[in-house]
Amino acid sequence: MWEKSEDGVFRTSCPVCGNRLIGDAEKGELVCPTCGYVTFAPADEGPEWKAMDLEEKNKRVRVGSPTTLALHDLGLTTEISATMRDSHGKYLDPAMRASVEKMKKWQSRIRTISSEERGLSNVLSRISELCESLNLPHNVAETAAQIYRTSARMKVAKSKSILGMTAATVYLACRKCGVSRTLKEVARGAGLEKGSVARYFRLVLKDVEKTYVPPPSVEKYISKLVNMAKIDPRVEHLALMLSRKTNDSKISSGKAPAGLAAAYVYLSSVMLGEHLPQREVAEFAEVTEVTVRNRCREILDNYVIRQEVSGSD
DNA sequence: ATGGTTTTTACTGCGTC
DNA sequence: GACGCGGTAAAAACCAT
Repeated sequence: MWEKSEDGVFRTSCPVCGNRLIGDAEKGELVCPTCGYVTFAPADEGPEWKAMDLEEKNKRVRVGSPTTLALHDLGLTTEISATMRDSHGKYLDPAMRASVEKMKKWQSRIRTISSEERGLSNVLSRISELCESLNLPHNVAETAAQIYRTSARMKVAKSKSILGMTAATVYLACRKCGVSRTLKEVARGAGLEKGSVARYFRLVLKDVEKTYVPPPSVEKYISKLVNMAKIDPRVEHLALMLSRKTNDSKISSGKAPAGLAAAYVYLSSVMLGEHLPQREVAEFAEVTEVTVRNRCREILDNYVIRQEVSGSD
């Protein structure tokens, strides 16, 4: 799945739109140039040190798998071996053996002993499941896990619906990571009503994440829309340009970004002779045709769009 | 709870293929 | 006639207060 070219750049395809992801192996970040999907390069890919020379290369060996916030114990455990030998391979004497047996028993009891821990591991696995079914990158799952941890620590999650909390944390994680998934999509993935997820989301936003996290920009929505609907990239280019030239509070304030994005895509498709039906654009943006029309009207009322005929564009 | 704003629902009329 | 498009009124949803 992962290819690494000589220049140290990872390449793979975007799970959202299928386009090539490009990124920097050292930063460990992969970005989709079209829809803005961000993920991380696999952390297990070799030693984490960059060897300066051969000697150093031999010295630096990485041990263990990477820690992850998505497991309740961060993926860090120590097993007491069942072989009953010491570190030199010799068998243990009976007294030692008995005490090791005791320790093993206690270790297994302690591992997920408290109800909080058990609840945490339950929710974290649900978060992972939800992220998986929504095709979200790992960093979103990690962020969601992080959010849930702090909310659990602050007792915000106390006596709340587990499903509602997972959906809310995943949605917040999407926004923090700049991955454009709507509340609707996350709610649908969790099999919940949009309204109830919104309630939990506000709760988490108020009590856990104190600073306001802006929703994805109109441009993100445009890219997503274009990729989902498999529209000509030229349309995307023009739509992005239009949105940048006309990003005015007059037409954008208070409006659903998805509707605005749909309008830009629709206008661009008309201008380029593609002429996608409003119906289709609206459907992919999950808004109504009426909304698309209203946004279009507002854009056209406030701006004069003239087509410039030039060789490059 | 409430009021202002935005979105949706539902319906109509127009032009074109 | 079916389809895409533009518009409107009223209901519903949303959001800040």
